[in-house]
Amino acid sequence: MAYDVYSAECPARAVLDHVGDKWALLVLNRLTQGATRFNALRREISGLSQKVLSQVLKRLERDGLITRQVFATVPVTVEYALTGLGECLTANVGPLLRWAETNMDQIRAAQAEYDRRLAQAA
Amino acid sequence: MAYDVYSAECPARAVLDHVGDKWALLVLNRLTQGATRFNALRREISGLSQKVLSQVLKRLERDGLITRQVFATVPVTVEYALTGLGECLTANVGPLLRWAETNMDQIRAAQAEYDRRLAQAA
DNA sequence: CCGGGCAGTTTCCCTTGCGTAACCTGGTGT
DNA sequence: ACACCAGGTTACGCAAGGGAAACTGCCCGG
Repeated sequence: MAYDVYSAECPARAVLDHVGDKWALLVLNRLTQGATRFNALRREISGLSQKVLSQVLKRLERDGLITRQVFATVPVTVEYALTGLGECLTANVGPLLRWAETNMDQIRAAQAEYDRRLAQAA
Repeated sequence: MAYDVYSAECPARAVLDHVGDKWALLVLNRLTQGATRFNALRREISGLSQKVLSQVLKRLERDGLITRQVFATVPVTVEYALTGLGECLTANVGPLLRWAETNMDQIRAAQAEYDRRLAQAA
């Protein structure tokens, strides 16, 4: 293995900074359902502001994970879609999100238990 | 599916906040190699400060993803290990890190290409 | 007695993330 | 002429993130 994520100098750390981004994960995952327009993404991912969305999209495009295609419709529409590289990444992201949805209850229970014990100790 | 990560109100978003954390991902992944002591983690994950490590560990413990076991040795040693829930999560995290290490080169190339075009346009 | 290792906690402080909201461009309906 | 759509960019400002480094407490070896 040429790279080692445990090393601070490893460029893979930079990738991790992008992947370890809540919004990026959600955007990427949403794009697995097909090419999507800017405002559609904004509407569907609740809590995501215009500014942050445009930043995230720019970063993902720069990383070669998504493509930005402009259509000369009226008004102009812009579609974002996964590249091959992006698809290959989302194959790994999807399970993570599904895990989060599936194991929510156990985590909330663990948190409640932890907080209870902490309160008791104090 | 009871939960929907696209909704801002979904508690799974909270989980995503933890999962979408560079340091947490690295710590979790390191623990798949077995129980590890505090300073061992700190040394092995370069760039990770004491403060951040202790914060991350506390959060992961609260989430029920890792256990903290104190041994009455001299000096006292503390071992962190994955719980069943944690193991099940890392099963999804590992591929992500491996993906980052594997596809680094393609991403760097994409970034260089993007920056080149940007410079040309300006 | 001093330094050093373990396992943290705390303080300081600077950078960044991100929500809010206004503004911009360009074309279209009314 | 005016407002409105899409798709952004920019300015503002707070609050959280996280690095550096000092401090605690305990015990060991030299």
